[in-house]
Amino acid sequence: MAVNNELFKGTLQTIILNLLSENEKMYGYEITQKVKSITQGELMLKEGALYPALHKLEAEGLLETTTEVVDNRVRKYYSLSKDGEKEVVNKLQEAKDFIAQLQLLLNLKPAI
Amino acid sequence: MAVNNELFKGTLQTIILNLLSENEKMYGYEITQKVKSITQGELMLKEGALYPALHKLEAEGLLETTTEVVDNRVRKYYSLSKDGEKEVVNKLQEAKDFIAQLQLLLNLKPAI
DNA sequence: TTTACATACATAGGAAAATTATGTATGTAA
DNA sequence: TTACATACATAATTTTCCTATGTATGTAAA
Repeated sequence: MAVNNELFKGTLQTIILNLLSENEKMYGYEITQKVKSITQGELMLKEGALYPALHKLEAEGLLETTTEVVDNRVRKYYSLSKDGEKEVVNKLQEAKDFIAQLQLLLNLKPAI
Repeated sequence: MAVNNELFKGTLQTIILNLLSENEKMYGYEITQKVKSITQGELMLKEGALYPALHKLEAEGLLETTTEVVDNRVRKYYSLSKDGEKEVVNKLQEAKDFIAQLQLLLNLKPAI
């Protein structure tokens, strides 16, 4: 019963930034599990998509990292930088506009 | 004030099919103008995206075409095939699910 | 004990979709 | 005659994501 992942193209950065705006710090695997639980298993965030996206956001200065070792396993924690905190506001507004426009285009405006 | 087109990736087929489910028949340029007017100029559908998408949907048997000459210009009208009529229902449901999941992931659930 | 699965990171190769740029052609308004 | 609108189309490139693969540890089941 998974959703059509095709439609989520372009939304990954916004999803990551928003999760980090709510959670102080998160590591990659944790993000995949969070997305899975929020969508009740419908959206499976793939590692091949997540890690490159995290690296890109870090390279752009939107994310900062710290590394911890837990149970002999390395965890790389990501958190929003100052710039990241600003950008997440923009991204969320863009997402709101996008949803509104898409609902207009598809006649999906929820009944008042 | 255009929206971030990045987010619309993956939604083009659904938008086209839905417009054709509401309009009997439309030609390419008309679709670009319709999208522009519905979104009040925020989403500009590019020809380089639209025409390949139309050709693909036709190749998949979801669209049928007829050609007319108006004012010495050729117009290629597209309309939904039987399969297209079925597929638009699926695509719209997928879009609804997508929006619901995205709102969940971004905490954008409209207040009740 | 060894197999499978979960945790945790990462990257290479390829596919799909869109953008940019370009091309053809006609009609109209400045 | 220049610019813009109408109307189609495609080639080259970019972006984004998925699939597949790789490394490594811990735990539960068979």
